[in-house]
Amino acid sequence: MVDLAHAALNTPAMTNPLDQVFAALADPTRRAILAMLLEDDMAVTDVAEPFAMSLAAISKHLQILAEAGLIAQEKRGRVKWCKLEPDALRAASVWMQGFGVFDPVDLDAFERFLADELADQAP
Amino acid sequence: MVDLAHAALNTPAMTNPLDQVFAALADPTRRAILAMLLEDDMAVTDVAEPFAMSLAAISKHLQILAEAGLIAQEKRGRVKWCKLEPDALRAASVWMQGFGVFDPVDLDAFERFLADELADQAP
DNA sequence: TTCATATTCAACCATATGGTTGACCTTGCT
DNA sequence: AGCAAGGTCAACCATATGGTTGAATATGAA
Repeated sequence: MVDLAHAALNTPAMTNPLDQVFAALADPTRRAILAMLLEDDMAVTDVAEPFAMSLAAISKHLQILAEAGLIAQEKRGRVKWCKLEPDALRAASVWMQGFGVFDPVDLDAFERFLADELADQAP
Repeated sequence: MVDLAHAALNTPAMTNPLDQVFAALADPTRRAILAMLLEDDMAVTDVAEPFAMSLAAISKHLQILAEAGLIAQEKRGRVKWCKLEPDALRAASVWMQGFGVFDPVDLDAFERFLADELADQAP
């Protein structure tokens, strides 16, 4: 039987990508940003516009989203464009699908995810 | 057009349930606990057993999972039983579905795959 | 060159998070 | 009654998180 508890434990060296994805999604500002990017790619300043917080704060949120792989950022001229990167979301959704709450299922993504997660277990 | 940024903003009075669900899922210990509960309902002490941390710490994790609605706890005698409560997960999955990241795939194959993965390997 | 725009950096602050330990209640066993 | 087992509580600690402000770094425009 798979020892799921130990399988999901972290060593100091590695950080499970799911940690970052779910942590990124846990903030309502960041979820709102993702929803905005669903409609269109946007520059950092435009992303920040509807929020009642500083541009620097939004810039940090975008970095967190980027490190989680949820968005990609590309600098063109002095403008940095942000676009949705759904692959990271897919990994998270696949983890959830393990609990049988979904109708649609992506087996390929699940296999990739499982391979990754099993690969970097603690010795 | 719906103002998604403002729509997702929080007032002090309300806390979006998705905040709690995703925050709960962001911790690898808690994800491992959920995976364990997928196999069977468990008492708090038994949940704690495979982890290298105190019972009190696990007790806190379980409270967080319960407050997020991801598990239910029922006390019978002096034992508190924990069981998976997939509805909260479903809410999170619905949010994710909004991003259209789900490729429809063969559910039977997925279940066979999951069964194989869980079938072998002793701790 | 000079100025404005777009974005990040650095330092700082308050609060949240994840863990510890030891004391504390309940409940069951004998 | 008396003791052990199952869990939680409270106080505490270190670090992470989410925000601020002001200075710094490109890049584009005049």
